[in-house]
Amino acid sequence: MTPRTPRPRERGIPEATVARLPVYLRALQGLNERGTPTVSSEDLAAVAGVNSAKLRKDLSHLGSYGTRGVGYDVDYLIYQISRELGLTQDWSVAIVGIGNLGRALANYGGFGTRGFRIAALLDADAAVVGDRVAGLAVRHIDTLEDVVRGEDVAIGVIATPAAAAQGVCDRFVEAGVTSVLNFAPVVLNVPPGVDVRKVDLSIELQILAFHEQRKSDGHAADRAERTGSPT
Amino acid sequence: MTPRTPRPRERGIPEATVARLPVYLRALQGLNERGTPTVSSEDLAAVAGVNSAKLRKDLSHLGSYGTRGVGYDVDYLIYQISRELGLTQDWSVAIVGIGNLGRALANYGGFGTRGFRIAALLDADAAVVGDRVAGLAVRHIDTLEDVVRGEDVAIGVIATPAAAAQGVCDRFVEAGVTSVLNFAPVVLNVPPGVDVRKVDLSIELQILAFHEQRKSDGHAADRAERTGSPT
DNA sequence: ACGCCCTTGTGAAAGCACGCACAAAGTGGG
DNA sequence: CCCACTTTGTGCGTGCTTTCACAAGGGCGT
Repeated sequence: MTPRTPRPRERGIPEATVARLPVYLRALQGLNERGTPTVSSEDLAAVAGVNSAKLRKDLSHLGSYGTRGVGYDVDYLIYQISRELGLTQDWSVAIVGIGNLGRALANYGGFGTRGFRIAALLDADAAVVGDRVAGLAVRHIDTLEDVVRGEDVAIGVIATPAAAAQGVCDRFVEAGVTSVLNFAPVVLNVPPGVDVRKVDLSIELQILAFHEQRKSDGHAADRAERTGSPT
Repeated sequence: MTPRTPRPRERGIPEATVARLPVYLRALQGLNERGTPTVSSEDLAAVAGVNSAKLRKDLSHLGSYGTRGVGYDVDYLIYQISRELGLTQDWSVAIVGIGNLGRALANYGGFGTRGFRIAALLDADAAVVGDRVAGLAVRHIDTLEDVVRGEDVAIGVIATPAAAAQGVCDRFVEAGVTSVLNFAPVVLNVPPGVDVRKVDLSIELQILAFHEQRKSDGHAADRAERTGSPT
């Protein structure tokens, strides 16, 4: 039985690598638009803002698509990364919560690059339902299940207030959505098999504040140590 | 080096921990609003969506603020985490790019929780300058340097089109900003000492698409293998 | 005052991720 | 045809993260 299973590229790509592939892809598309036919790991790494060894290792997880002494063919690599990320097919996306953020997302044309299609915009507010945003009419949240099933929505985007997020998420999951992108500042609870990624402005700001504080009081002031360590 | 650094709580908090502190903080504030006086690591971990051992280790980096047999005092822990994150002081934030996204950010009232103050909204488009958004008048981008110095802006938020992002970033840095939150889909280049965090919709979607693809073709169809691996 | 029970704080182990440095592999010139 | 040069792909050491498992510590009932 298959004497040698020459699995040069095992079906297990590290999560850290997956998170960087979109960055490489975008960098490559930029090079492509400028007519660059091939690129070395060194150059691509510079554009993508990573270490070249890391880039090579990341790409090696997809297979051996480079040519030693030359570099990588830009077009081919774009294709390979796109395929690996699942962008050679279109994914239907539904956005719930058409407030400021929801509108911004809907108008964020060309979702990165093709690969995604906004199937529907949903909101609970009757005053918003019917509005045309980014060429689509906003539908009532009650149609969520119909939309998900009818449009074969794979990815649900939650841009509602925090209080409504879990409820919307539950309905998405119940209707068969298995990937959720959450912009609401809450930790969503989902059953196994459902992926959730979150984008959270205040968390990012707080992380920056932490480092900023380090820089200012780094060694200078305070050390207030009112932490209760009287020693 | 120095295999035994008996410094119980060195002033070096792991980055992974820093990234989770805001989540704990939010969870604690939720408990606080519901009047919960104390919470065990087990319960808090459940609300925050993490493993309880991880939570305890994270908190241990700040000091020993728990009581064995009881748990953590919610108020006290909120205070300690806030202080560690630098939220006991207010940070001035300037937002550049008052399009759909910029408006959404500006209106995202109570940035998570206090600790941040929107010092100014800036845009390059004369048609937008002068608009009132979230109670502030949009100012022209040319005033960026004045705003940063005058309002002592510590954190710059970039919500411009990709093409303008690096230029705005350079101006921020030049004016003395050392923390940048970037929503534009480009890799920003900054000198050492400046922190950049990015929030990128399309990257998140692409990561979800990757996993989604794994689920669908996981074991079922295709195995198209047009990857050019003829065994 | 004593002892039981609960929960924290933390060694230690396992797993990942990163980056160096180099052998392998392919190109182009002579 | 051979050699020198370029760049990929990767083995390996290092450090960070996560998780387990448990001793130490503290409260509460009797």
